[in-house]
Amino acid sequence: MIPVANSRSDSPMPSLPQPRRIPRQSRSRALVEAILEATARVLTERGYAGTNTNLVAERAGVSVGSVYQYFPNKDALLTALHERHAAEMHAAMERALGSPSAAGADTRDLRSKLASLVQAWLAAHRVAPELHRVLEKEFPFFDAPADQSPTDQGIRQRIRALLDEHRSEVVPQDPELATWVMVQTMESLIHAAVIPPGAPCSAEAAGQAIVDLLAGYLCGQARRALP
Amino acid sequence: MIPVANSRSDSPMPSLPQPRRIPRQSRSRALVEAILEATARVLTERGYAGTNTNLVAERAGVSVGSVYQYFPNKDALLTALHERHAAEMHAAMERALGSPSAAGADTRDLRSKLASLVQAWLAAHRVAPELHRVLEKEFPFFDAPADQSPTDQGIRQRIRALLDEHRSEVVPQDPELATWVMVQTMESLIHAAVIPPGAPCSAEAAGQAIVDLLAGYLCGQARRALP
Amino acid sequence: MIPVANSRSDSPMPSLPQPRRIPRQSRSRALVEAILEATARVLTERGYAGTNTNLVAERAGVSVGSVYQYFPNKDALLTALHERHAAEMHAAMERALGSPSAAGADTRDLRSKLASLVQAWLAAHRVAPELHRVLEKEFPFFDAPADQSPTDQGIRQRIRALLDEHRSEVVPQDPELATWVMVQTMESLIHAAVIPPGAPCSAEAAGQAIVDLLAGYLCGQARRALP
Amino acid sequence: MIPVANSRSDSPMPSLPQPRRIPRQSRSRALVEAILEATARVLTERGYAGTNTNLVAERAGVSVGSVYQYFPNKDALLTALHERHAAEMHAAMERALGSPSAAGADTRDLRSKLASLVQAWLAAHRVAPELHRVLEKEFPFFDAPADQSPTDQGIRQRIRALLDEHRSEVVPQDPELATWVMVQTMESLIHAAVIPPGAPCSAEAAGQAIVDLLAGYLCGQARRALP
DNA sequence: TATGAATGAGTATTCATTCAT
DNA sequence: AATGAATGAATACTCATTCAT
Repeated sequence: MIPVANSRSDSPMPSLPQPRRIPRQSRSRALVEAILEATARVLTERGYAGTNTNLVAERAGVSVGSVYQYFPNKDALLTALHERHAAEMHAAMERALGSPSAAGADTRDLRSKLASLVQAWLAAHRVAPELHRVLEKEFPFFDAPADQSPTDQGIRQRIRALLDEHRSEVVPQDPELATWVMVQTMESLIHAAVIPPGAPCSAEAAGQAIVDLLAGYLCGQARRALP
Repeated sequence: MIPVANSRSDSPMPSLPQPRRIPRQSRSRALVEAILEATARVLTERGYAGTNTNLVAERAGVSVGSVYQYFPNKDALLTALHERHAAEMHAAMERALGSPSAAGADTRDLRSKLASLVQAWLAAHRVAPELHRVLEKEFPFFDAPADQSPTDQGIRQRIRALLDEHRSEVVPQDPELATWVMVQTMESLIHAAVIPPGAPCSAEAAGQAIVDLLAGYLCGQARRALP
Repeated sequence: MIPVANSRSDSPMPSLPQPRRIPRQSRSRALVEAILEATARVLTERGYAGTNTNLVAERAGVSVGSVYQYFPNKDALLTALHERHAAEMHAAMERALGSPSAAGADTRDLRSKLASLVQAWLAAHRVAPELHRVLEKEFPFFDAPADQSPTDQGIRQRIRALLDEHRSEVVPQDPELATWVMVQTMESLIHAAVIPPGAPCSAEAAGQAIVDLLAGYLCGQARRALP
Repeated sequence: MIPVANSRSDSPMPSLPQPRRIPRQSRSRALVEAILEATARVLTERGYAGTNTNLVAERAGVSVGSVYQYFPNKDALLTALHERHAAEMHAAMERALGSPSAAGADTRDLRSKLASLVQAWLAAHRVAPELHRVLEKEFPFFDAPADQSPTDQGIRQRIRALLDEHRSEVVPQDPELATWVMVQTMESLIHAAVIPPGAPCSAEAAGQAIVDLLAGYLCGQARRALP
């Protein structure tokens, strides 16, 4: 699914400046980028049903053939877009929480970290809410929706790690279950908050509510005392 | 959207055999029923993309023309199915909570009612989880997704009424926001719990977690003391 | 093609008031009339492609079945409309020229009669030009377009008779050919004059030109001296 | 409407073999040609109602998709056919009358030129009278029938120019009106003469009659003295 | 590699016509 | 006679995908 730019990698001379490959590679990259960008635009403008590969190619300034050089089929475009979105979320999470390995580096309590994460994700979604709407709501399931993408898995694991770090603060016994609740809740409520018609309040208030909801469940601390 | 079988209904004498009208009416009804049933089956088996009106007609044992006699277009089939689902949920809610007007009739606390509701909805969804998956996840948005169907609105209002009834127990200040959080959370978590791969635990445990999550948020009571 | 109202005609008692039949017959007639009226309206509003029997029935306030009771198929509706139009033209012609049998009754010269005829037909066409446009321009040919309807034949014959009456004034030798020229010319130019965008002048001026054209051909008299 | 084969045409060196482009261009051209040819055949055989794009494609030995690559919709096929016909008539007219700019080149009188034109058009129509019948009689009007195609306009203008050239011979005062009469008359009578059942005489005689008709109107000269 | 012309299976929808009531 | 629900063949048009150049 994930396009592997047909690069004949592993050249015999790794130390040299790689005279040909870099240009080629970057050209491929630019192509893939242009195609995905066009896909996002078309998807945003016309929805899933209105999106077709020929149009995407045209918008990307490329021929259809080139699209198929990098993506095996239409759905791969969407998958890649989804993947890219997941990667952005992953990056935003890393920025908000720090890496799990750097233990002790972040001494805030769970609730504070939750707040950071919700904040970061809300911000990331506000960039192109319409695109996310299509991605999340109109994206037909595929044959194997069961196991999500590696990146989605990564997000799940990072959250699981977060809960583990704060084991002492977490009330629910089953960490798997708690992780599931947290992932599902964040995903759906953040989307619901950002996608029109959205929450009946400001994004900040909605974010606050999401934090309250999760903190209440995880820490048995329903609502932080107002400062 | 909802097909109104051209029936001259509601005769004043329910005890008599109603020679002509009932057959016709029931025939229309049966047709609509068969069509929706077939739609559900096809949708379940082949997903949104694989569903087409000709196949639905064939599966329903009617002609395409008949499908179009009762439904203006393909999406109307899905809308009707969605509506029917919403109606079932509404009914399940009424059964679980009683009517809001019968004040004082139900003296249980908010958390108990939440538990009943979650229980009822989980049960209702376990009947045809695959269908619900398609309905919720693959259903493309329409032109006016902003305000949901009247039935969806009814559900929202009933929940709002529930929170109002228990005003004294509810911690969050903004009732609109609280309603929004509750509706979104229930919808997404119940679906996530039922649709494969589902929650990493039994449906009961998942239900319990959902109740904990909401009760914690609403009542500031994270977790009921174990009995 | 022409609907023969299923009347069991020739009752044994022609002198009696015919208790049942008259109502029935007039009812049939009214029905046929309503259907044709509806056809004309629909045809005018939506053109040939947009006209369908179900819509015609609805507009006529009748069931489709009834339409098929009186007209064997869709094209029969158009044929009947065409026939009706031809009959109107025939009548207008009779009024303008008088009956051919009443020889000597009309002592005007050929040109004067031509002028009357053109005048009468132009007037008749100005009533519903849009309908005529559809009837003449959008009306697909049928299997047997070769020989026109009896009424069309009648018109041809009356014109032939007119030329015969004025044999002495008519220059062209071949009366068949002269008739053909006259019929074709009148038909096409009158339609062209009336149907938008029509002639680049008033209908009167166009009528005058048509008379000039025909009189010039038939009588060798290109243009009447201005009075 | 007219398909513009996406060709980068007109290389600067017409004498060279033009290795790549010509093949492509000519392939497109051949395709368009084949499609139009097939359309004409189908139209002739089955009439407008019986003509459908799939059949046209099949007859042309191409896929439906290719038809839609070059023609936006079904009606465009007919429009193109009509346009082609108009172009042929235009060319025939040029051949018969010479270019209007080459003043003095053609010293014949108006009647002679009329005769040439009628002759040329009759000949051009005798090639595929059935096709012309469909094209002229069954061709449904479109949204903008008001102003005809540029080619049709060209024909109108050339005739207007002809009348202007012979201003001194022309009797009718209003040149616009005279042009209108001439165009309408030629069009309808030539078609009527050629399309079965046609005129009640030879095409030559019919042509003669058309010339008489028009010359009588335009020149006040009803009939040329027999030689 | 890139191109984009060509393919053709697939699909929503229409509508003339029938026939049981 | 009248009804109008049911039929289903027919059809315009789309678009993912391929492959010769």
